[in-house]
Amino acid sequence: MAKRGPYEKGEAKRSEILRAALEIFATEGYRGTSLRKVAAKCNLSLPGLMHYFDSKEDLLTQVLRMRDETARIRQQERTSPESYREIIREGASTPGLVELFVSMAAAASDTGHPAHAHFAERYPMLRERVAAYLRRRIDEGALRSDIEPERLAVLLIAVADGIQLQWLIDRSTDMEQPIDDVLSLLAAPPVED
Amino acid sequence: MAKRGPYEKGEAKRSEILRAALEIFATEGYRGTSLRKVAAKCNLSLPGLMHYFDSKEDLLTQVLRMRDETARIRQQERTSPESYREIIREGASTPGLVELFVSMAAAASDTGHPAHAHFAERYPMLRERVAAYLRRRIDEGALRSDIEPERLAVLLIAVADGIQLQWLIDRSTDMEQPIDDVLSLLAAPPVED
DNA sequence: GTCTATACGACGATAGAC
DNA sequence: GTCTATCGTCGTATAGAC
Repeated sequence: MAKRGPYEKGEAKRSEILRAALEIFATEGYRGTSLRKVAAKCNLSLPGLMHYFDSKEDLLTQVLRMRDETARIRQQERTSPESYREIIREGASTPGLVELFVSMAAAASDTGHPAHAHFAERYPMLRERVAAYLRRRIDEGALRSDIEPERLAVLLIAVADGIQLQWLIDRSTDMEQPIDDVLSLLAAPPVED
Repeated sequence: MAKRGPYEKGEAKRSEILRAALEIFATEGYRGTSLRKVAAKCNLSLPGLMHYFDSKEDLLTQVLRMRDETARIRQQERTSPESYREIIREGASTPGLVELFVSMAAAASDTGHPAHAHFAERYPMLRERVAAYLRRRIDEGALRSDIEPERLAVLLIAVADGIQLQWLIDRSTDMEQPIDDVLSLLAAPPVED
């Protein structure tokens, strides 16, 4: 079973390509990674590779999609209630992949870019997840509630994305501290009765 | 006066090129802006343009430098004490230029990239300026002081950079609200005497 | 120093044979 | 589904006119 017509082998090859591309990005960075290198790693010619994707941008978009998906699954398996760090920053701490994410986000500002739809869906979804977490903490009385969770979610995601830029330039930057700082600023003031 | 040898004309042409490049980025975006287009806009051949710059990356870096410089000067002229918005986000709200900034920051993660030095100097300088502002507000008793200004500066810059990513995808994103929110979170709690 | 002409290699993309 | 061959464009390098 699991052999439905022509999709069986093609899908396997497709994800092999995506995994190969991800590995090359992680190793050699975003710049200087050509499709020919990726193709070579899969024992394929460039057109052979392009048979599976519409364009380079399409391939990169699907690499990003795959990464997001695995990160999402991995954190669903997690049971720790204090995994907000994982919720917010996707666990991306490999320079080449952070570079990929940032570069793609910039390129996706164009509505016509294949990754635009991905980011356009991703951010509201992320926002909702973070807001849900915040709402939970507020209900527990752990966080102050004078700013709406949705607005705070935008803020927290901005912190998580933005600290990556600083980290790309200076790797000694602590990527968790700013997020912790925001959350400590959000901590409900002790009730003075 | 102001004619010291061969530099007179060359420097003029150099900044004409930078201004032309900036305008094309602003108009047509970061992607799809080739050096040949920039050269054509300056009535120059490509090699003629490259006489002034070591490489494309070098040119882009100087475009960024120029932008930062003019933004810095403009805000020094400003006297309003409440111009923290200008202090933090450099007034960049043109999609193509934000895209340029973000893409360059990503590329500059490589130590060998010409823009690396620029960002490596820029962030600590920015941090210092923001920290100075925060320290002033703390001394005035307007802000709480339980987190060091330098750490808060990292946080505020992250917010400013990060919100740009969300704005690139969704132009209706309010880029000032998250910064205002952080600052309101930082507001000194009213003294309950 | 300023600039043109020409050429090179690598890239992403496409056409068409097998 | 995968190839060879080819295309146009990119950034870059060099030679040489003025």
